[in-house]
Amino acid sequence: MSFSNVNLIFILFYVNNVHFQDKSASGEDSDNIDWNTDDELEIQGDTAFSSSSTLTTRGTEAFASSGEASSSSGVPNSKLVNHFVGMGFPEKQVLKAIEENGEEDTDSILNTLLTYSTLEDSPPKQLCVNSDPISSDYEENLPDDLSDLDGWSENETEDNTSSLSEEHKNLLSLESTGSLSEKEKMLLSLANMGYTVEESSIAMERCGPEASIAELTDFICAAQLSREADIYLPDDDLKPRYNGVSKIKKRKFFEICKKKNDPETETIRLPNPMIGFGVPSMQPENINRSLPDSAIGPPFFYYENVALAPKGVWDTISRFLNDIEPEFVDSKYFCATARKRGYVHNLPVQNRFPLVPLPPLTIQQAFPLSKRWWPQWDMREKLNCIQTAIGSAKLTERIRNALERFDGDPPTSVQKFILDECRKWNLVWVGRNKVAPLEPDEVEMLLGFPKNHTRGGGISRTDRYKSLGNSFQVDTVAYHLSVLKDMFPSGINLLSLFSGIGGAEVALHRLGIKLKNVVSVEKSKVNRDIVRSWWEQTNQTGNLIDFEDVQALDGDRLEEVISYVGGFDLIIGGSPCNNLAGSNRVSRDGLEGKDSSLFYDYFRILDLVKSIMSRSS
DNA sequence: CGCATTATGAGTTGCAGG
DNA sequence: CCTGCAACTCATAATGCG
Repeated sequence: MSFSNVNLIFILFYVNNVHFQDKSASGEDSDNIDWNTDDELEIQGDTAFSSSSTLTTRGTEAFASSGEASSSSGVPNSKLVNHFVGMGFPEKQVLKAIEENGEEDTDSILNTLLTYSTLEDSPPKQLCVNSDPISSDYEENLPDDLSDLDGWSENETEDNTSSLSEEHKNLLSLESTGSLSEKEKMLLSLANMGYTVEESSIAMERCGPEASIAELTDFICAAQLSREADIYLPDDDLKPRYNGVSKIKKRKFFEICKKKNDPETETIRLPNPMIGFGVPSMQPENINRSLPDSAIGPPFFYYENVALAPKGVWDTISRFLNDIEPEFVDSKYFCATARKRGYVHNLPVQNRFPLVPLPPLTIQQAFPLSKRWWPQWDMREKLNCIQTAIGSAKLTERIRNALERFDGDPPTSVQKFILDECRKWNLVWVGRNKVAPLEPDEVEMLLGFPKNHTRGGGISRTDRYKSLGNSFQVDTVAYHLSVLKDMFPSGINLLSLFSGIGGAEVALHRLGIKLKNVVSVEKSKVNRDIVRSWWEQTNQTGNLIDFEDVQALDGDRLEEVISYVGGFDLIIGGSPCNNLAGSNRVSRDGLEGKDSSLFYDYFRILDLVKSIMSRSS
């Protein structure tokens, strides 16, 4: 009786929800569709912006010392060499870069050196100490080679060792014989993470023999940052004073290492309740949000990852992202499922507004049909975090068998067992004594995506769960991004890293923020297909450009992309969490894990974009 | 090989109660 | 302060099947 009313309301609500999206899309597609734009400007994969080297901004800032001595002889200008060595580059790489680019074009030399340090997993030659001149010919193909690498779940077996440096291979062979010293083990760990043996050695030397992996990677990444900052340093006064800059940077490295060693600085605590700088129904007592000058946009940026990461991870993330205090929010304040996440961003936190229509806030509102089967002793109102795997049929069968031995309510011990399992696997009641995992379309609804967002296009059911489990909760993210609407009435240019199934794009679109140019970087092809399919179905008038590999997005390509779209207004991304998440029993290795270390690429790209944009403005 | 199915704890936090 | 307990977690790998 009252059920039918509730159901009807829900159905109306949900139809309205879907209709809302269609309406917002169809309202702007009537007269200004440019059928050719998308196809012509669409860029698939990494090769479109490849080594064409047609940058117009290049070569305008040559150093004074590089003007003379065009040096037809083979001896490089020692002043020039010292300049780059003073910035922290190994001399061997500097000599090689000069050899390849000549002494005239210092920007190209720097870009080559930057490529060495940012594209690391890479082909053999770049670290071969005894490389012959011929090997440099093949340097041209480096980015394209990288773009052919597929998937990030590769295991490092014999198949891949052919692409490793000689030093790396030596370490691997020594490892198999079990004759590695502590220092060599550390080197191997860093090499497996994609750092060069050379820069790892330097880091170990400077950070001391007892430095942890985290400290060493911090150091290496800080060194990379420093080099990039040197290259794009807008302050011309500092550029000629090589030694001065080098000293400043060196001190900065030590500060980072030192800070890391001090356990007192690892004091980031999760708020209780986990409402960040506020949710629609609640505000913290006092919001003291003060951004350091270095964090002020443009561009705005927004980084996301799991809140319950291993100790020290958020301290490191915060330290790399301008020391901004992370905003920890549980999505249970936005929808019917929990999702504890940390967000580091430089957006204003005043005058936020939620997406409409408001999603159901309880299980009962989200799944009215289940109320009929929901036992009185199951008091859950919110679901737990949606993950990438679902409960097994065997488990639901065990639960059903356990319940059918009783007429009425089971004893409390059985209740506790069932409730524990239901909470662990997010099971809902779908029949008498019957529980079941959520369906993919139900997950889509809970996370704020359009129904069937991930359906079709050749994606398997298993992969739908995986992609959804790795995604944003759209309402939560949209609440934070809502402040952009008034600031950018004509729309934004978006750089979306680790896009997944497009949570950021969907959030902005649902907010009514026009997407002018979207550069989306996502490893998984099915996910890229999902986003493009959504893009076309919502009749977007902007351009969607997608890339596959964040690690292949170097300074050159970013310059090309930025000059093409004219700068980014927002850089958004949640880097891989699988090495941080508690569900991982196998490889919860922290921020230096195989996939989660891609956080440093978010940082690298953010820093590069800021440098490029501040230089060109 | 793609896909579905299944089993596989630890790390961290919060809280009650000494 | 401490201890014990409860709760929760954007997952991985092995297996089998068509």
